[in-house]
Amino acid sequence: MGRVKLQIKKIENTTNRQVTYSKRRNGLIKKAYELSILCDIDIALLMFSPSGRLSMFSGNKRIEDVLERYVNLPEHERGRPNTVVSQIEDLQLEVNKFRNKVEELEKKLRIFEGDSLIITSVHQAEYHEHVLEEALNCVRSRKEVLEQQQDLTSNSSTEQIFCHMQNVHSNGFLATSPHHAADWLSQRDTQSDIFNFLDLNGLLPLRSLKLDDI
Amino acid sequence: MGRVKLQIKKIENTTNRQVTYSKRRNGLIKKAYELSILCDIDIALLMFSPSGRLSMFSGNKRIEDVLERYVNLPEHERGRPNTVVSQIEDLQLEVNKFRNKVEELEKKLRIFEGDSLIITSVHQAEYHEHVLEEALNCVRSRKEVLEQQQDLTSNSSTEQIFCHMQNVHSNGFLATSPHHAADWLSQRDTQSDIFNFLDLNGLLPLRSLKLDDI
DNA sequence: GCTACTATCTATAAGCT
DNA sequence: TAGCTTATAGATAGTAG
Repeated sequence: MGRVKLQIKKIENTTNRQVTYSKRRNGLIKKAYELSILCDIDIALLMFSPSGRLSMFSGNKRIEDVLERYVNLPEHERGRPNTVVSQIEDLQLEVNKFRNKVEELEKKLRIFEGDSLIITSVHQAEYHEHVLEEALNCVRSRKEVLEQQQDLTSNSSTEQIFCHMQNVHSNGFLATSPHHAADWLSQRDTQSDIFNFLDLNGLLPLRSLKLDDI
Repeated sequence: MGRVKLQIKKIENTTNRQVTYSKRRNGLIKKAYELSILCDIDIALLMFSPSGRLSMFSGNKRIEDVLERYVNLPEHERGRPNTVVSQIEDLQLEVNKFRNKVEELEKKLRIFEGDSLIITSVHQAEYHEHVLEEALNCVRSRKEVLEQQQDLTSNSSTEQIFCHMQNVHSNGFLATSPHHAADWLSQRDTQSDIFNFLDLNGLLPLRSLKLDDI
């Protein structure tokens, strides 16, 4: 629709391409406008000019509303997977995962914080008793060490304490003695295996400490 | 461009509107196609027919890529806030919140599961000792009850146990005695207040049991 | 909802300012 | 770079199937 018939292929002359873009973009927007009024429809038109500038059109609705209507369409009506929606769904799944994790951890904590009613068998009770006794031993040993430190205020060396239940490392330990640290690491893996075994077989009422997180 | 000039206003005749939509939609898509080729640009066109069916066009890029290019534009270039992006950001924040919560709970659990090194003062140690002792008392009382139940296999009544640290209710209790349940609830609020007070003032080394969650 | 026809209206390519 | 002009290609309203 001009003086000559135009081949539909990329216009190589940059200036010409820009001019044609400008003219046809306006024509397209005009047609989109007419369609939206005549037929009373939702429409969204996005164009990026050869130089990257955005032009857009939407009818009575905001362009976001039209895009939202599009992304909320079931996949078979849209004809393609929706990356934005699936990203949101992935995040929602992650939120749910964490929500469950928090619930699980709070349930575990309840045992220690006084609610013994979730124990339903003597066997379970004995296990919890054992775990609590060990933890108590650790805390009492720790208290002794701290009391000694309090008394000997001039002593600046770092004290170490190992619990009966599991040898807990300190960062200080690792920092000052790489060699001992290696010993600890190999030992740690064995301990870790034991705990994982107990845990997987339901012998630990509470999931064993995740050593890797320390 | 037809036998008569058409007023640009909604076509009231439904059939006519549908027909016009169909024709003009094709025309619009053709023009969009030509523009995308001639000027080598990104373009996205979304239309919902009067009956709600989606038609769309995009050039060489997938329509999602064009929409993504749009939503990733800085707000001042887009001219409006981006609801999709902010929804994703909100979810990301929630994930982070939960991640922190999990970390916090795991840290608390560590105390009980043997790692006493996070205790740094005698005062703290005494508090943890006290909490563990109370929990141990609860578990031991619970064990006794369960042992009795094991012995009296013919006894079908539900046994109740209350810990020293906090009176924990059981679902059985609430189910069989609404009146006592009310007593418990009023008592529970007081307990809750005490624990919240202790917790807020740093007197509890571990966040008190969330009673509302029971 | 789609195709075909065709008179008529519209968009626009090229050229000019 | 942006508008204007104009000849012409293209789109489409009305109609029928």
